[in-house]
Amino acid sequence: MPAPPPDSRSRILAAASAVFAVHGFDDTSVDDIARRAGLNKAMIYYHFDGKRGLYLEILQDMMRALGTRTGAIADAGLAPHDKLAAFVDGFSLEADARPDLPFLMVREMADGARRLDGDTLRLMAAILGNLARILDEGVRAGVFRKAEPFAVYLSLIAPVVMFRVTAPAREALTRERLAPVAALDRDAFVAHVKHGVLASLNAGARSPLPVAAPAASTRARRTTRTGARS
Amino acid sequence: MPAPPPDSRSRILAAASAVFAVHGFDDTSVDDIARRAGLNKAMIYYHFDGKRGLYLEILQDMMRALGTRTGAIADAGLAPHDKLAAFVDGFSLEADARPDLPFLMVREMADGARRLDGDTLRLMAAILGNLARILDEGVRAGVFRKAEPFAVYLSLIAPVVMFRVTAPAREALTRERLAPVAALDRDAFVAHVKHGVLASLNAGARSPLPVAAPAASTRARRTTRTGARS
DNA sequence: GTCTATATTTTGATAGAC
DNA sequence: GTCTATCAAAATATAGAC
Repeated sequence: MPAPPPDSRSRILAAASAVFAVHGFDDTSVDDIARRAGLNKAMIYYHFDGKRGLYLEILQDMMRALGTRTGAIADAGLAPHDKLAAFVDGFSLEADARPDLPFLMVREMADGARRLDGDTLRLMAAILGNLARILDEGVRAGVFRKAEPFAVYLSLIAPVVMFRVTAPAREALTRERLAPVAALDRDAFVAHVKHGVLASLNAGARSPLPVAAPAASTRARRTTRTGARS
Repeated sequence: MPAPPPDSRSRILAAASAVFAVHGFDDTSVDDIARRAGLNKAMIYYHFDGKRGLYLEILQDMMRALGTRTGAIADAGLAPHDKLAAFVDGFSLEADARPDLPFLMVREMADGARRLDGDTLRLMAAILGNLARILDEGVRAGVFRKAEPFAVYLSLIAPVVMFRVTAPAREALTRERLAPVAALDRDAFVAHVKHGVLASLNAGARSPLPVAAPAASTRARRTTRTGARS
C-alpha cells in the first residue's frame, strides 16, 4: 500500500527538523515551523509540549535510530575491523536518510547540551556503548590496541558529521574561487576516515605514538613499526 | 610595563566573543554583550558596525591568528611529518589561547556560513593553503601519498575542535553517570588524532584502502605495507 | 483537530543629552 | 566617549470560536 498522507503531527516533525537544522533552536520561530508544515502555530502547542518538547522529540527519534543501527552492527557476525567500519558507515547512511541530523547534533553540542534531558542523554550513551563493545571485542581478539572509546568515537564521527556541516561553507569557498572544495566525494572521505582510525587502532601500533608532544622540534623519530597485525 | 587596562573597544570584543560562543549569534542580544563588558548598548554601535560587524571582526581576528601560526609551521625547517603534527598542535594551542574559537567556528559552519564575507573566507582559505603546502612537500619528498587537502584538514581539525565543543555534553553524560567521558586527556586525544592521520597518509598505504564500500562484508584485507618512508 | 486574535516580553537600532 | 530613553518589529504562548 502507498504511504498514507502524513498527518499534521508528522508534518510538524518534518518541518521542525528542517528549520531547526538550518536556523538553530533559538532563531527558529514557532511560526516558521507552522508555516512550513502548512499549518498554524496553535497546532504545535496542541500536539507537542511547546517548542522545546517538539525539539527533544526530534532529537530522540534520531538518537534512537542511531542506537538501533549501531546496536545491530555490534551484534552482527563480523570481524571487529569490519564492525568498526560498519559503525562509521552507519552514521553516514543515517545522515543520508536524515540530512538534518548532523546539523542538529552539532548545534546542540555547541549550545552546551543545554536542552538535553536524561532520556536523550541515555540514548546518546547507548550509541557510545555500542562502539565500546566493538572495541572491547577487538581488544579481546588481539586485533585492536586498548583505546578510550570516546576518543575513537570522536575521531570517527566528528569528521563524518563535519563533512556534512561544512557543505555550505565549502560551497562558499568554491563560489568565491578560493578553494575548490565543494565537490569532494563523500564516500572517499568516509573511507579516508576509516583508514586512519583503523590504522591507529592496529594492535601493533604504539599508543600515543612517537609523534609526541606539541612543538616538539625534531626528537629523533624511531620508526617503531614492528610490522604487527596477524 | 604591565598591560594597560583594556579600553572599551577591546572589552566589547572580549565580552562578545564569550557570549557569542555560548549562546550563538542569534540568541545573543546586544544588551548581553554590553552588560558583560560593563558598558551599554550604544557603545557597541559607536565602536562597531552593528552586531554583525562586531561578530565578523572577532572571527577575522581568530582566522588571522590561525593563518599566521600555521603559515609559520609550513615555512619552518621541519620534516613533513613533523609539520603536519605541528599543524594539529597549532590548532589545539590556539584553542587554548582562545577557548571561544571552536564554538564560534562550529556555530558558523552550522549556520551555513551565512555571515561570512569575502575577507573572512579568504582568511580561512589561507589556513587550508598552508596545510596543502605541507602535504605537497610530503608528496614530493615521497613520504606522503597524494591526498585531498580538505579531507586531511577535516579529519585532523574536526576531532580537535569537537573535542572542545563536546565538553559540556561530556560533563552532562558524566554527571548523569551514563559515561565517564568528562575527564579525558586532551593531549592524549590530540596525539591519537595525529597518529591516525599520519598512518593513513603514509606513502606506503593504499589510497581509499581495502576498508572499501559501506557494508562491504569481508573482502580479503591485503596488508599492503611496503615499509616506505625514507 | 484546526483556526484567528491577542497578551506579554524582548529585540536591534538610533536620537540626543552630557 | 559614554549614557538614558525610546521606537518598531518579532517572539512564545494561550484563549476561545468553530
